[in-house]
Amino acid sequence: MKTALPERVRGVCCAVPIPLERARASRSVEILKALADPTRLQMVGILKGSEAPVCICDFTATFKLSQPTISHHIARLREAGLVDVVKEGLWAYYRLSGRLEPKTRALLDVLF
Amino acid sequence: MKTALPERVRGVCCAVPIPLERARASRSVEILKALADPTRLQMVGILKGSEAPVCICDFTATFKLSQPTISHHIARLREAGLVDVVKEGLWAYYRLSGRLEPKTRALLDVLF
DNA sequence: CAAATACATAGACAGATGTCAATTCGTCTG
DNA sequence: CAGACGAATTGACATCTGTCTATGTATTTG
Repeated sequence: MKTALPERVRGVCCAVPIPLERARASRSVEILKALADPTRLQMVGILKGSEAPVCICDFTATFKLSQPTISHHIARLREAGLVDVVKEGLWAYYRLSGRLEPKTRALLDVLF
Repeated sequence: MKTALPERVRGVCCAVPIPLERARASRSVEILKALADPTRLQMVGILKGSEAPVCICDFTATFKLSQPTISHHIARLREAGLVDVVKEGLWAYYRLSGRLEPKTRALLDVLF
């Protein structure tokens, strides 16, 4: 089928309305950036699929990465508001944040 | 309410199964990276909301960025397989790819 | 054909990102 | 308290990213 291309006049370009309000776009980008890494994406998937909070040390055992790198990735997820931490003695347990925006939950439902 | 934390034994950590197959995770990250920029996210939103293909020159008029930067962003979307280009004379028209995976469509439905 | 127009490419550069080794900080336990 | 252990922080480094200016490539039109 032929695509209907709009008529154009040389030298005349028109700004189009942007669909997302600035703050909303900003928040979306924050979340997308946090998820846009293989390790962090899998981490979030693990947390989404896990009833109980997951210990950081199990993440360290899961991925072929150094402990500081795991710690760094988890920190990024925390900064984006995607996960909560519960510290108990030596251990730090993480879980999906309980205050995820519905849109964010929907996003995770699509991804996993 | 009290969170039920798993029992732990010192020195014993367990790898957990990762939820996404490597190839699938890889593709998801590719898409997330492509969307994880305010300009590109708005571009995709515009294309999603537009019946007819959109001319690059209108994007150049829409965002406060140089023409090569717009070109660069659109190229990133193209490399991620999110958009198709139709060239007609001087102009280049872009639209959402016609072969988006259903999951990708669902992702965009959540975002916009 | 020459000038103008739309777009892409190349090169440069500052800042962000992913990774690691080394260190520090807290907490438990002998 | 001293050592061991889990986790976070720091500093370093290579790579990636977003942006720009300058240049190149097609295409249209006078």
